[in-house]
Amino acid sequence: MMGTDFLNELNENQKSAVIHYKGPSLIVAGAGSGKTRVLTYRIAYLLSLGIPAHSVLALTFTNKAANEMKERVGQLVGSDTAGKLWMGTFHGVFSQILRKENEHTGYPRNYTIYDAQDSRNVIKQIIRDLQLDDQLYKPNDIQHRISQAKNNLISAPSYLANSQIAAQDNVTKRPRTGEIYAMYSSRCLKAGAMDFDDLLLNTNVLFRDHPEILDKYQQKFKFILVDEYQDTNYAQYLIVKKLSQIHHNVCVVGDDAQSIYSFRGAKIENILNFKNDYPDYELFKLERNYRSTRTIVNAANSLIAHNVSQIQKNVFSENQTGDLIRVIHNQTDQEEGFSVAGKILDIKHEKQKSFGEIAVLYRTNAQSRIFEESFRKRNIPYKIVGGASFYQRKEIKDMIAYLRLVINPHDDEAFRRVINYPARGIGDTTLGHLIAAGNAQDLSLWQVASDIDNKVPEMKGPARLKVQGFIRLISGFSEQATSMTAADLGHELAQATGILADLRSEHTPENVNRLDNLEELLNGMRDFSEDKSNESVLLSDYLETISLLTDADQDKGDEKDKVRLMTIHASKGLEFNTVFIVGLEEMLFPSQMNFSSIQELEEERRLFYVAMTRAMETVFLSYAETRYKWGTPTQCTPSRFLSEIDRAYLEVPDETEPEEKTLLRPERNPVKIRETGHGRLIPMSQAIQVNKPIAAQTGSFVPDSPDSVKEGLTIEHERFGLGKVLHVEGRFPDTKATVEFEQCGRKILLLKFAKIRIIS
DNA sequence: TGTGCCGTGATTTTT
DNA sequence: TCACGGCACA
Repeated sequence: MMGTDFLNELNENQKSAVIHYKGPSLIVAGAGSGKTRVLTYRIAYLLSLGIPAHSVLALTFTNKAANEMKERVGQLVGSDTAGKLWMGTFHGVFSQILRKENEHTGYPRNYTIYDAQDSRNVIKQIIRDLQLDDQLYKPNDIQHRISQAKNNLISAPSYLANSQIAAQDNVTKRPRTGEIYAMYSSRCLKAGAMDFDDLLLNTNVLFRDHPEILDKYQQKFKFILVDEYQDTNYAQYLIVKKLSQIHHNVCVVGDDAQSIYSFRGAKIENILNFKNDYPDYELFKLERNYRSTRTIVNAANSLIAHNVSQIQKNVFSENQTGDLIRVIHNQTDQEEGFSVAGKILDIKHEKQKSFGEIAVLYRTNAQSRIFEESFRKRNIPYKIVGGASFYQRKEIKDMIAYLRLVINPHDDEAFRRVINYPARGIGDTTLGHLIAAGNAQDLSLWQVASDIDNKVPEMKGPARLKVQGFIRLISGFSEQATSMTAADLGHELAQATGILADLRSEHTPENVNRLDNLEELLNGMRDFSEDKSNESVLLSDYLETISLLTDADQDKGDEKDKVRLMTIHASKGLEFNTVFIVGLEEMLFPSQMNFSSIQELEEERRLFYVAMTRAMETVFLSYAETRYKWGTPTQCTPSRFLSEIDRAYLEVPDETEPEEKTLLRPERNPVKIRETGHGRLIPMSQAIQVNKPIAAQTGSFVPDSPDSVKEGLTIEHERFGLGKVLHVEGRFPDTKATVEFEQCGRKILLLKFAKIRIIS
């Protein structure tokens, strides 16, 4: 048995969270409190007790987190042992199980995983096929609705059978959503494809319908650990609950204050209600923050205190007090770009910080541009983290579509993508014939294309020959898929399909870049095939790993010393010496989309909390008075979050004009029209568009006036659907209504923002 | 089969 | 403003 000396590296709370390994435990871990450390040590501790690695299941949300943990456990117990752990993302682990148990799922072992774009394409096509108006049936909305249904384990048949859901879809004027859902599911099944949500949904279906298989995994996983538990959705929650039913050794780690993914179906209630599911649970709180200065921790605490629903905890720091948080006031968004650039150069010189220790965090991706421009002008090296990832690029997606088709020829999305790329004379007409035949006969495109004589008799001559040539090309590779390594196959495929020739045919800078990317992909396949730790180096295994990868582009060496630009969402789990949080204006942060209910505002506030707690030493908060939105300069009010931070931790600019003394008590009403002039930098000639009340901005939805909302009425909310008003309180303009929505449950709405129509 | 123009719409997005 | 998708035309 290995030693447990490593326990000495933990504080008392961390240690007890590690060594109480039996039974259910909830570890509430504040920001920067050593959460990953506790998880890894707990796993190492389990192993030191002689518990076999293959009976430990550790689930994370990102590949990055999983890899990091794997590595750190490996350092403690050796990488051989660590390699035997079941450690990965929810999607990764259960996609493997679905492959292994494919006989019971109805899907092929080599099923494809559709990414978000694939599934949106399928939905678009269905909407077209049903001849529905895509203004009403917006593919994005439908996709989101289907996704939410799946996250809540509502399959297409139960969706169609549910009268409440039908009522909601009637309210939104989209009564055929269920039909689209059903067609979407059957098309995915026909193509042998699952989307991300299916991986979790089908795991639940598998466990529900096959108790013997559930039992097998219940027995197998004697210890289950879940990271970022506050971000689990219902489907994930239920998987964990079921799997832990026999041994009850489930340990979840999370921080309710950092739950920022409810728009993706995450249920903060999962962590808040842990005690209901596991009454005999032990609670551990990690409250000491090792990352940030006292000022930062206290300021963040004072902010998050404005949230009502949270687990009581006292996060504290024993680091230095540190500098006050500085607020930067700008006239315009352009000026914001310049002041941040200037401050970065100051910090670099005065505090001897490198660029790589500095991050700029914003609410929306669109904000990055202004910083890119100002950084370029001042020669500040920067790197945008997130955004369009490597695997989203056209040339990469094309290549991967070929790989997918070789492994699973029924993958219709891949088929459509590459049948005429590079151009081989198979145009829309030909493809249209294939699609029509496939839909009519309920066959995949591959099935009809490989038997044109019988399945598409109307297709003749050259088109027929071209399609047959394509089929031969792919099936030739399919036959070799189990005998060649992924790398060899990839290289030959890139040649034989003509992708390489196409990219080399024209020496535009764009093509050169694409060729580089393709080469990088092929190199990646080479690395994969030569990686000794892989059990198998076949193409199917390669695809499995990359289809669940997003931003695997880990920092390369030459990118170390660059300022990081990213959304706050992307910054979760990271830390930087100095953090700039920018665009702190009402309607931007908090986002105008999340204005109408207290719950949504609380999530925005948690987002701000996450942003602040990324910083070790220094935080800057910045906002602008006017900002270009959709091409027009828009008047902005400072974010309410600025005024929610305890003033004692803030340093506010003193060059303010009298009017700005009100900064920390901002006018809450964004409708306020500010007088221009006063010698401001904003030219009078520029038409300043003042934020209009939201009601006036929305198209078809005509809301009623908020003061007519009364208890007992049935109302319709633009996004939440139908609901009953339970309670109204407060005086205008802060009137709040508690509403029980049929779909979304109880919400507290701020009537001045909510888009509501009275039904009865 | 490829190009160019017009209209639209525009958060966040671990997988 | 800008980026993307759909459609019309050559």
